Amino acid sequence: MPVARPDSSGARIIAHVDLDCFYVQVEQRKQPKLRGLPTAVVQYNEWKGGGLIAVGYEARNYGVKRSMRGDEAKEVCPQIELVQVPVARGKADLSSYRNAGSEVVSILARKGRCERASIDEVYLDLTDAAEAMLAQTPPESLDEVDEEALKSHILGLESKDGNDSKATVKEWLCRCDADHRDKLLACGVLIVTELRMQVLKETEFTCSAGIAHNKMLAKLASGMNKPAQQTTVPFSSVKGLLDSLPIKKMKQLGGKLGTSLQNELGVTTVGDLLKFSEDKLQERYGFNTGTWLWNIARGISGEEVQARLLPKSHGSGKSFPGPRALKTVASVQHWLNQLCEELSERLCSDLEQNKRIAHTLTLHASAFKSSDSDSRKKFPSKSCPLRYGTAKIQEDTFNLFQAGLREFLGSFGVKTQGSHYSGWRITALSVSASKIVPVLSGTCSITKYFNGPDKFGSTSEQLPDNFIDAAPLSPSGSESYSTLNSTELQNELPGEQVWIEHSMADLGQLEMKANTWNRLDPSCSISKQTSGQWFHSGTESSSSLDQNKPQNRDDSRMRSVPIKSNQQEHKKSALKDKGASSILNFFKSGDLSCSSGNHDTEHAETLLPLGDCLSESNKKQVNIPKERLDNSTGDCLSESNQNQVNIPKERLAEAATTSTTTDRCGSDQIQQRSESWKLRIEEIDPSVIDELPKEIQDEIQAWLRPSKQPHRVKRGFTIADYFSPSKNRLEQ
DNA sequence: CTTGGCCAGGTAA
DNA sequence: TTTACCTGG
Ligand SMILES: Nc1ccn([C@H]2C[C@H](O)[C@@H](COP(=O)(O)OP(=O)(O)OP(=O)(O)O)O2)c(=O)n1
Repeated sequence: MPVARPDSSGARIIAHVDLDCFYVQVEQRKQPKLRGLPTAVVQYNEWKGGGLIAVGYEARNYGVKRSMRGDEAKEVCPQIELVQVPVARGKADLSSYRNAGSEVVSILARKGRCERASIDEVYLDLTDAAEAMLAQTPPESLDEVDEEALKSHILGLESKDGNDSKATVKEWLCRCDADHRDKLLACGVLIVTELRMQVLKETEFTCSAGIAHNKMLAKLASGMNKPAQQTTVPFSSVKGLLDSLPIKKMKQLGGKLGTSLQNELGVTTVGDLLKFSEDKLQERYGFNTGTWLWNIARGISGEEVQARLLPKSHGSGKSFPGPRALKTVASVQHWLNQLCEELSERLCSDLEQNKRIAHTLTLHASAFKSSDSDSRKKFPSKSCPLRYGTAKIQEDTFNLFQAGLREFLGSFGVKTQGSHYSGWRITALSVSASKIVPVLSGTCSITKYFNGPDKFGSTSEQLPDNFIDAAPLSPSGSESYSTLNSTELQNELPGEQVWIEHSMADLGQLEMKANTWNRLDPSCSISKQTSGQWFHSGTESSSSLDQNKPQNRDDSRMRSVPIKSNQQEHKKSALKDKGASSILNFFKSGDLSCSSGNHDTEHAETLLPLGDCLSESNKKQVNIPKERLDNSTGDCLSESNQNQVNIPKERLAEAATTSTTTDRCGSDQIQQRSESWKLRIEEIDPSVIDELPKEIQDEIQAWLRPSKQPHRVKRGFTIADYFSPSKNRLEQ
């Protein structure tokens, strides 16, 4: 359910950017002869020509629709070019699209806080950039406006033929008697024009964009004029827009909730919602959703653009429809192994390129019972701590499946296990990795100790942007914004036969640089090659706390609800996941043993396929600009701050003085990094701590102290916890 | 279950 | 916390 959040006061400038028929563009770039031809991307063309998942604009003119079969598309448009989704391990492989999406994100993140909303969409908070432009080079001062910007659409701007003429647009953009909001919006239009041109120049992809004062309106705007166009929604045209907007067109109302609004309340347009009181909406749809509905009817949406460039989870799945449903444990295991291989590969890339580790492994399956016809029981999802290494993931996943199967079958159906008549059918399997956090960061003494005293000077290497700045696309091509220099790594891989050694070298970079690890485990011999790049300064963490602050731009019209804090969850997960997913245990466990040989080589097969990840050549390099996140506004969300026990206070103070000159990384990354501190600390074997210098022991104790305090405030509460007496009664 | 597949993010209990 | 469900690309 949507949750209302405080709207900002002083107008924000928010953009939503959406690539046009994205997968089709990716395939047309790969195969330029397809440009201009009616084209669609299809997966699995064996059966009825496969299913379309993306349709180019030329083909749309023939009535070709997504979710048509390839055969249907051919009927409607015989000359259509159908490009198949790549297949690997017997399943669709979406990596080329993920990588292309990353290219775009790295460009769009240049002018303000950027949130990856999907594989081909981002939100941008351009408020600061727009304010800066307005102060320095306001549109009204320009002699000439870029031709491309003049093609913008300004909702509500009356012009002949319903077509915004360039002269009219220029006049609107450069009006000196416009109010502040509209002037900022005009700046946003110019900035987004530049960004879109840059995307086209660097990636050959066209995109469409919406520019407005919040995410909801920006998203609506981006869809108004496609492809390769942009639209802005001035404040003055919001009411008119929502009054006539069909309720189901609003994000989050395209499903059951929207249908219920239509059927139960007789609502047809978003504007119709204005007729209902907040109480009434809450009564019917719950507290949070009621408030959210009340707000969106008025064009109010205070949701912040989250600074997050990377996905929060990775998943790999496959369905087995109809006659292909899996009937035996062996076939299930085979497919789970394939899915786990892919997942492990992607986790490996994420680790290498983004220095992130996932902590939770989850198995989802769909099943039915062939015997007892309509037992409506669902196959239960199961999760467990994630242990790195393909074989570990496969083993753990299979155990999750077996646990789920036992539960699914319940007390009966057990008799026929080995035979053909298993009594159950699996129609879908998927395995995913979540709770992904950056591996250690910071400039504390423990880090310096591990790094050696001389590694970091005052260069940009220790600045926060180091984490995601200047990122080459990874050699494996997976999503990455890290600093890891891929060409260096490739140079480390002269021949195939040494890939295991080099994998081990790469693994050695995990968490501890080589000499660090040697201190903790003398049996391990590791290359020091790129170790200096593993650690990041503490100022990045602290300074970017800034981004979590509400911007004191609250809209007084807005009805707000308490915001749930996630900090508590982070603490708990840090405590609970202790063990299996720890990097230290990761190294200590046999399957990722170091090369110097104490460990059995039977584990070789379980090594992460880092060699594979590195084997492909790097084609393009796209950098993230240094000024990327320079637009944060000051202090930190009180909610976050109060539970942000992981970062020592003195470093917060230190950061406050340096934050204006340093680049910032995303607040989500900050949060995650803070958690990773905690994980590190709590996962470190006490006996290891004892061997460290006194200075470091003290620091560790200092870190641990706040997290061991009892909760000061009840956080992480839900609205129900807070307001529902029935729930409390239930618990007695 | 009986072919729209393969994801990803979010809320609620 | 994990799990179910919803919504979207
Ligand atoms: N049910 C869906 C919807 C989308 N996609 C993929 C393919 C699309 O190319 C990409 C982006 O989705 P969009 O909804 O943005 O649609 P397109 O980019 O294809 O077209 P448009 O130009 O209308 O945005 O996500 C998918 O695999 N399955």
